Amino acid sequence: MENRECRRNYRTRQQESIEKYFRLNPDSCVTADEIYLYFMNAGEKIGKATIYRSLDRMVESGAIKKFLSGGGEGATYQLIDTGNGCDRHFHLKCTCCGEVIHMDCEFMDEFEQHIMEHHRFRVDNGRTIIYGLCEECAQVHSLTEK
Amino acid sequence: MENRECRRNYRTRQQESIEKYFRLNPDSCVTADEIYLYFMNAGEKIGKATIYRSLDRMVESGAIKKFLSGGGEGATYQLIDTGNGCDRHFHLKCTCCGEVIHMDCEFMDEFEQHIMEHHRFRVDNGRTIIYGLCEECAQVHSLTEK
DNA sequence: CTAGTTGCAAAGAGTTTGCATGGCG
DNA sequence: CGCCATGCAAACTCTTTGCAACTAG
Repeated sequence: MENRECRRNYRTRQQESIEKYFRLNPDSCVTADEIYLYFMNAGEKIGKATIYRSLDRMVESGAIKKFLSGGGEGATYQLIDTGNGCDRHFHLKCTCCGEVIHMDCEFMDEFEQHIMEHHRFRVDNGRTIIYGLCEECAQVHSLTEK
Repeated sequence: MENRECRRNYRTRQQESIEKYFRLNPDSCVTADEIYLYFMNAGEKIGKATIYRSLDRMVESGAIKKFLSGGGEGATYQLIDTGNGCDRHFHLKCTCCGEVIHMDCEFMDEFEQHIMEHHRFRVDNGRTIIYGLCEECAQVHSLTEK
């Protein structure tokens, strides 16, 4: 955890803005592009390359988490809130409407425990997305089922 | 299971070659590019667009499964062996070495049940991939953990 | 002053699409 | 013959890289 690298990290306006964005939106899963547009709309332009590089730095430092957004559209980034974070719970994503349910539930500890013990596999909650249908879409589907 | 669509699917050389490839390599997880190169090296050229379109068709028909390859480099495709029920069980994919564990386990019924009851969400086992680290990679990681 | 950071544009990887041609049924 | 499949190249999306200019420390 100590700085084993001599590399100094400068505090720049852009870097701080991005960090601040995550602090203000602790639950949002965003793509690099969404961050780009967010600042663009806010009148603060930050180059895309800068955003990618800043996010990389933050991922490396462990401040945020990067994961594949299921559909394959682009990676999404999310704050790792060690208090009550998305690094611990699972995400259920409806393949129909796209809704994402954050599943903060004790049962998942049991789930991980089971997989660890019986399948010798350490689940990465932050990266895993469980696909399926939310209640509403499931109803519609069951009617129009082909 | 009957042909409910009027859409005729022609049997073409390319389509058959790709299907045959999966039958001969039931366990391999391959990218579209790897399939392309495979046939290229075998002296049978198949256009990349054709490969993507064929794979799409096979995914849609449920013959194969499409995975996002953890690292985000490119999707991989794998045969769904209906005998072993890959459509029913979960898949654990190691984001480090790429290994895929087929998790055929009663516990998962409980898992689905829980999610259905408590989170009102119908899990799609065939589409869901659980990412994490297999035992070996987890050990290596814990040693080099920064 | 020095080294990390930024922005732009160009390069890359992976995938999709338009369109004319080819081939199954 | 009609219609789906194929091939090629161009288009597209997301991400990375090269390089000169900039700036925090």
